[in-house]
Amino acid sequence: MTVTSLHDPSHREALWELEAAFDRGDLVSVFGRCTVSYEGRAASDLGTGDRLLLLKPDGAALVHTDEGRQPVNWQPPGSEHRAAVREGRLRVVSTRTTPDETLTVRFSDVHELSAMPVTGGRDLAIHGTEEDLRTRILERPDLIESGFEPRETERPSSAGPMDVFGVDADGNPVVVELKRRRVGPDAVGQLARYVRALREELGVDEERDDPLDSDGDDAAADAAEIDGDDTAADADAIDLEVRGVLVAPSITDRAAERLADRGFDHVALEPAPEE
Amino acid sequence: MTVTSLHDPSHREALWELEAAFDRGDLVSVFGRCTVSYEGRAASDLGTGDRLLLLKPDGAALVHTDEGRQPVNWQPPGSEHRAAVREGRLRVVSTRTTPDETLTVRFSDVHELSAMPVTGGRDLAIHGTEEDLRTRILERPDLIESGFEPRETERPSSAGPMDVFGVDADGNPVVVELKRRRVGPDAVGQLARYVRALREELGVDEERDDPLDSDGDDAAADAAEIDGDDTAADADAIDLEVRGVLVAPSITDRAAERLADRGFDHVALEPAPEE
DNA sequence: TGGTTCATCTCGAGG
DNA sequence: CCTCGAGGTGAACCA
Repeated sequence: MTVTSLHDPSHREALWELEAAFDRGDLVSVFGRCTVSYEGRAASDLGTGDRLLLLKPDGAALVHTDEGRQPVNWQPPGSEHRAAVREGRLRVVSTRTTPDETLTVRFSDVHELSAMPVTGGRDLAIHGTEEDLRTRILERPDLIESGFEPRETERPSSAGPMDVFGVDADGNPVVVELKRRRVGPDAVGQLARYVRALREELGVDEERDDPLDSDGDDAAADAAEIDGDDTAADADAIDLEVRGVLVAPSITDRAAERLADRGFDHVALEPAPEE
Repeated sequence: MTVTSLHDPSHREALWELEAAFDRGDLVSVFGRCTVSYEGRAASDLGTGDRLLLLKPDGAALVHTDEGRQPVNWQPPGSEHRAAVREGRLRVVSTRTTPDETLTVRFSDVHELSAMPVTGGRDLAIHGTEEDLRTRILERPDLIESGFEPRETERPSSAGPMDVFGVDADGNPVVVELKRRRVGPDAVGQLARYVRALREELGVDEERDDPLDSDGDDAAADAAEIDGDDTAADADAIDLEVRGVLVAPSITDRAAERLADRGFDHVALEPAPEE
């Protein structure tokens, strides 16, 4: 474990160490007084100030100030770092293509430069994700509703893959959209696209009336069908209906409105059982 | 400008310097062998490895490996950092509330610890944003279409503020949604919500048929009206129609389909004139 | 490569 | 505080 660190190096010294560190594949941190400019998907300029520049061996570059989780400027992994001394300043340039982007950091003073060999240990085990939520539902489908049977996950459709596809107790197709946390109206739109795609695919025309303008009376009909015994299922067998279920811990008021408009249901569920 | 740097400090030395740096409001970087665990909105664990921990005076904490633009673990600004020596390890804990989240980094070895006073220079001037796109359109409304007149920006609606609201040459209300880069179907959904909200607000029932199911014949009618001379505008004056225009450099095929379904238009435009 | 969606998204504005 | 939408979103996955 060899950490190289230079205090107030000259630009020449800093340049040497930078290039040596690039060759070693070290993670480099440069702290100093600098300006930053970016040109690519957008363009930006940042005036003089003391900032920390991180240069990763995978090509990522991060400029951090004293505030914020996000770097004030950056370059994505896959970029190429180069350094030079120009006009009395240490210039670090990070470039990449597709899209063409360039980040330029010009140091008038380097206060400290460190090179660190960062090895392994990148395997992060994370829990409480949307995937956990899906697993939970597949193991206990009754959490959606009594009689629900999952049939497929990531089922393809013309609107993209739906999270969970299944059937309810009456045999109606059910599209389930999963969200690991509280959601807004966008999630309802997403669910609606899947339902719509499936209706088209199955040839369910929903008697041509507007699913957007439906006031929930379809949902009421569903409830009646579910509550009623299946002996009543005479002509309904052909006239099946595609239902939409949004699973999320909670939803915003606007999302609830849109859900009701579409005649969809909300099931309150967390990615993991509450402790 | 006083940068403090410790090479292979003892845990006690590191602890002292950490707390002094917290008091000074310095940006602290700790490079060493550690494990990381997080518990909050989700939960995660990261095994032993050499990583760089950044602790910002605003409460942000970042754990970086040798790869990726993103920190492998982090804590947002507003958190509180604390350090202690426990069980022969240097333990750094960063906590915050709403939501309750805790990041714990346990160092078995500290290879290097630096404390840096990062001052000012956070004002980033960025160009090529959606705001630039709006400015460009307000200065040259004909870029949308001939005869377009912007009336309001950020016009409120029940679906949220629409980017630009105006009228076309025939007096039809036009909702313009701006995107600074290539967009997918979600943007069409957003535009549709604004148009729908405006139709409801203006009492334009669109003869009760489904805007989702419209196959673009409305758009054809529009074109006829625009192309035709206005002498033909007899009964149309009362029956005005709310139009939707999506402004973006380009759109995906699926987005184009959804645009056509709704009878909306796409205008190809960049945030800034191409050089 | 592009298309689509998730994310401990982050961040800022507005009610 | 919540809600909403932008972002140089980033990152994963799949066709």
